[in-house]
Amino acid sequence: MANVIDVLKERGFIEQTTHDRELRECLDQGSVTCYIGFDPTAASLHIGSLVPIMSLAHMQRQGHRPIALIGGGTGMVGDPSGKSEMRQLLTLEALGKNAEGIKKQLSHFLDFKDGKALMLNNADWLTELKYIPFLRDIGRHFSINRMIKAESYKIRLDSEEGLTFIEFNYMVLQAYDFLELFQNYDCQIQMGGSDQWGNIVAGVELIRRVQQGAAFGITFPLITTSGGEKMGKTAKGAVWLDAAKTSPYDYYQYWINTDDRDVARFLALFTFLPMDEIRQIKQLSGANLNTAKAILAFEATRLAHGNQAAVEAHQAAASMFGARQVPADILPASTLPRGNFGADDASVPTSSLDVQTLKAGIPAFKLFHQVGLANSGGAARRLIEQGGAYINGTRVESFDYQVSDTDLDDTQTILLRSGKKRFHKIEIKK
RNA sequence: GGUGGGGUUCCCGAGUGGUCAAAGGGAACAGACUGUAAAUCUGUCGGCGAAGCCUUCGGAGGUUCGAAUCCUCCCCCCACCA
Repeated sequence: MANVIDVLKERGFIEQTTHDRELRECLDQGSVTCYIGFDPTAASLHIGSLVPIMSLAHMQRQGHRPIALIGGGTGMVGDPSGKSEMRQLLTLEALGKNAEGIKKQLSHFLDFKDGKALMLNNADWLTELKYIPFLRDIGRHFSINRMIKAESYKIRLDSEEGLTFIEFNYMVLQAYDFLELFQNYDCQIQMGGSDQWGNIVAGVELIRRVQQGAAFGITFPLITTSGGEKMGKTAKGAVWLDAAKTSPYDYYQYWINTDDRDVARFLALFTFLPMDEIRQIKQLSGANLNTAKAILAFEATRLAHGNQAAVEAHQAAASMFGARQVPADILPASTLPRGNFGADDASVPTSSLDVQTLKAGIPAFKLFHQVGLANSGGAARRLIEQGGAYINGTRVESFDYQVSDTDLDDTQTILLRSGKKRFHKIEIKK
């Protein structure tokens, strides 16, 4: 079996590692346990966490044992790494609730059956710590002189806001986590974003000092889009993995709007499609490249939301934007339906209107505002005045056009569209 | 605790009595061009069924015909000193 380092490296997951050679040897010798920490700052993970999640999944596929560590304890402290301001501290209850949601999502990507992957919460040991013994046993291994030179503190040390003592402790706690996992779960590798390098190295060194043990660190590059944006950030906020916060339809749409330049890179990072197929798509251009995006969107949606939801999102897209055949020779390993399938718009955002209201007629701008395609009546007026509003595919000519039951199409729905990409379906409530 | 500097519309940031719904930039949205991409050009970008009205410049009061701009008190942030 290939060394997982090669797999990860080939797919673009690795920024740097500690002890390169030893690490490889360690992984060649059999199943190794590795961990990544997840901050329970929200009840859902978002696309920004996908790189860590996928890397754990790759670990598992290569026969290693991943641990997802929920930062229930460290979440009460707040990691200052690379952050320009102090994070809001969360209560214990909020953190517990968030951990629940995260657990659910991770299980889509990792198999937790039979201890093949573990989910732990560092609150279990961190909240039990006694201050003085901790300082004496752990704190003594940390040099302030070194810590203040760490990149992770640099921004804050140089900033106007400064660094508080509680945040300064974060690195020590994270290092302690690693030691704890090393001692109790035989965990030898910690992975994380490149901003975690300092924290990870601190853990590696602590283990070497306290236990004379072999521990390693791997960091991921910060993935940005070619447009220079962070992954998963849109004007409306983060793209969540929770279907209740970001619908599978919107999730699919996020991926299909990927920049041309990012398609191959993202296929490697965010799908499990074989690399030799992914390399092929670098040759593609124009409309064919666009179909590769459909596959990226489909595969990514399938991983996060399951096959059914992915098929629906794909069909809805076909129904809204026009069905396009995906040639069989593009990324053949993908299970995306390539033949003719009924265009089905089931997963398009929908709301309902009762018959009376519709019969009476409702001004177009009000309707667009109501369903959320415009943020205010004024915005809706502007949208229409600028020719960006459509009903059933026809441009709305005046903002006070009365929408009524005569606008129902043969499926008894009205399809509203704002600009090129935003759709909303109206159904009739009888 | 002392001294000084700040808090402006989604973000950055101008504005120091009327010409301010508030310059400029970014983001965002729409149009054209396209491939649900990028780039570019154009337009829009507080709310309200137009004119006009209403709400906004950390908070509360006050001066004034008129305040983001002046005064008072309060809250918050930052720097230096302690």
